[in-house]
Formats: sequence, C-alpha cells, structure tokens
Amino acid sequence: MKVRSNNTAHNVPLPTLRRLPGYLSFFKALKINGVEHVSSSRIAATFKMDPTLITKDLSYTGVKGRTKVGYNVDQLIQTIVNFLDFNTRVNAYLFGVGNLGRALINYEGLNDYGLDIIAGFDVDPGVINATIKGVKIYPLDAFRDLSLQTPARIAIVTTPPVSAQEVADLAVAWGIRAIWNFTPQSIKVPKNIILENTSIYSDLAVILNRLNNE
Amino acid sequence: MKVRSNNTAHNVPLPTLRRLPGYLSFFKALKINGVEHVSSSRIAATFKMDPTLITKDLSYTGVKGRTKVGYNVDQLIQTIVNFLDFNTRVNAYLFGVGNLGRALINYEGLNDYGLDIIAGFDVDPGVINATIKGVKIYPLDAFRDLSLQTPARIAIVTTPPVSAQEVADLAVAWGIRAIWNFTPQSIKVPKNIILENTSIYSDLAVILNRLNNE
DNA sequence: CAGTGTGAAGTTGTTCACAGCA
DNA sequence: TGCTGTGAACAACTTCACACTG
Repeated sequence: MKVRSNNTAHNVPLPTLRRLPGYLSFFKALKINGVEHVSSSRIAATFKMDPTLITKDLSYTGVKGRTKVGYNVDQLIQTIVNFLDFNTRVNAYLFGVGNLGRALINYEGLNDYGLDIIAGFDVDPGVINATIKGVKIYPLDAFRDLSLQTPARIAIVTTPPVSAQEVADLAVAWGIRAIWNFTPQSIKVPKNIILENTSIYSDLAVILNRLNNE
Repeated sequence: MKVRSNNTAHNVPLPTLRRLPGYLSFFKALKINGVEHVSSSRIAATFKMDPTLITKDLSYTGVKGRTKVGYNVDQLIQTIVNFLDFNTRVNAYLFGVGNLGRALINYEGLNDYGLDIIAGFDVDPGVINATIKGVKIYPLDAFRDLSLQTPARIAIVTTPPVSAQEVADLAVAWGIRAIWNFTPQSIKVPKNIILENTSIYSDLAVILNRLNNE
C-alpha cells in the first residue's frame, strides 16, 4: 500500500513548493518598490497563471489575505521565507570546483536563501588550497577529517559526470543527508538520503521542443 | 476555451519531455561501457521509477523495443537525440557575463546538445571585448547590429535580477524567439515568445523542505 | 517466462463555481 | 463589487492489469 510520501511538509504539492521561491522573489521586488499589498490576480498576471492557483499555493503557507486589499507584502515574504526554511542556515560541501562549481560558490543567491557552502573539494592541484569567496578548496581525501570537524548536511555535486557516483558514495559514507546533483549523470543513493537533480538539459529540451514546434 | 497547448510535439507530456535528457545521458554512459541492450526494468531501477512509466516515456519517441532483449542502446540514443532536436544547431546569445554566464559559456554540455552560444553581452568594461572559449563579449548596445548580422533564436539571461526584464525586452525587440531566464526574477514577454525559467531556488526549496521534515 | 505495449483505473494537481466578507 | 477561500469538477499524469510476442 502506498501512502503519499510525507517528505513534504503538511502535504504541500511538490509543484507548489517549487513555485513558492518564484513568488518570493517577486514579493521582494515589490517591497523594494514600496508596494505594500498585492492581490492574487496581480500575482497571477505576473506569472501568467490562474489566480485561484495562486490562492491555493499561498494558502499552504498559512498566510492570510484581506478581501479587497490583497495580501500584505511583508507578511508574504516573512511567511514564505519561514515556510521554506530559507532563514535556517544549512551547511553544504561542494565537490568539483570547475566552472559551474565556482559559479555556485560565487553566487550570493544561495547564501541569501540559507545555504552556506563551507568548503570545496577537488582533485586538481591547480585549485586545491585556493580560496574562492572565502571558501577554501581541499583535496578530496581531506573530506573525511573535515566532515568530522565541521559537518555539513548537503553535498553539492558539480564534478564531471563520470566522477559523480564516486563522490556521492563518499559523501554518503561520511554522513551527508542530501545530495544536490548538478551533473546529467544519474546517481544512486540509499533511500534515506535525499537526492535532488538539477538538470539544465531538461529545460533545454523544453525550449528546443517549443522552438521546433512553433 | 483552453486547448492543451500544442507547443509540445505530438502531445508529449511535459514531465516526459523533461525526463528524456536524463535517460539519454544514461544510455550514452551504457554505450561507452559497451552495453548494447537495456530493458525498461533496468532503466527504472537506475532512476528509481516505475518500469511502465519508462516504457510509456520511450513510446512517445517512437523507439521500438524487443521483448526478452529490451531496447537497442544505439537506437535509443539516436531516436531520443532526434526527438529532442539535440542534433539541430541553434544559436544563442548570452546576456550577463558574470560567474554563471561564464560557467554556461564554458560548459561543453550545452554545445553537445545543439546549443551554440555565439556571443555574449555585458555592460562591464572589464569583460567587454574579452573572448571566453571562443565566444566574444560585446557591449549591450552592439546587440542590435549583431542580431541583424548573425541572428540567434535564444537569449540566455544571466544578468543580475534587476536587469533581467530590460534585457528581455531588448532581446524580444530584436527578434529573439525564446528566452531562457536563469535569474530568480519573473520576466514578462509577449505570448508568442517562449520563456523558460531555470530556478535553482526551486530545487533548493525542495531539498530544505525534505531535510527539515526527515 | 521476461520483456514490451496499451487501455483502464487511480492519483495528483489545476480550474471552476460559488460562498463569505469588507 | 472585488477579492479571498474552499469544496467539487475536471484534466493531467502515473500506476495497474493484462494481452502479446519471441
């Protein structure tokens, strides 16, 4: 018998969860522009969506809107940030300091949303011991000691695809709870480990498909 | 009245379309390892999915499997590459040559899958006129002339979020057909323009949600 | 049998319709 | 009247059940 996986808090539909960061970014922009209230229809127009879906999505976070006025922007931001745990700091290690890895380390955005990359690992002597935006790069075999000393719950994998599985195995062996795989390579992990794949090829596939069918 | 958008070829479910590149990468790895045939159950095990869904997904591409033997790996690769139009070259411009932009230019992967970034644009004099992996970086106002000379159908937006809308407007005005937005900022485009948002924050939200509910 | 292939059933997610409120 | 909020209807997607094939 299959019970709806309760990995997701309070039965939030996964698509809703994925849309919330987008709303949040819009609300932050509104706040900067001094907007205090926003209605679901306005949000819907911005995102080209059905207004009811906006209402449904927001209702999962528990935020309350006022009829005729809409939702309070500050409250929206605070509630969503809380709901998504973007205000709780989480440590992460990054494996594979190539172009993509470097870009992620430099990306302030992840930091703003609660993620602290506390160390990088690579096999290339050219980057080992370097410090990128305050993040020190270690040889891969330093991982064991470091993970005992300053543990991290998330492993970001930005290695070449061939090394992805090997690095993931290592990370799992040393106590990582979640793997964020940026390689196109499919990775196997024990089922208690959280695995999220970020594949820009999926997005590319959608774009090409639409371009070639317009 | 709402008809199912037929941007997508032959009614392929969007989730199927998004999964196909992942399968493709797996099949390519199999080929390198000399594997000639693969069954849906083996694919399903790799991706922790239901075997029937694999069968359904593959059936959209028109590939035929043989009972007892499975699918021919070469045929799978060829059929999916064709189906996703990864063998048709498409030109793209990249706007915003920061860390992420630079990473995308350096990423061979996009090239392998049909995308040619033919020029970059930025406002920072420090990168203008630079050449990154053979891609020349121009000032933003060179875009008009260049787009007449060597047009591109896709605009990749990796600017800071505040500039995203402005750059998108410019790109649309000069004939871009699709915008691939890597900023968290929501962009508005005319409805005949294809817009794809790549948001790593969505993935982060899913990871944090699961971490905090395990 | 071990596997593909497919229509039907079940589940999840979205949109509709309308109640309630200021 | 304009907007939130929600249960019901609908649509999309996934899984099940089973026919078929070598």
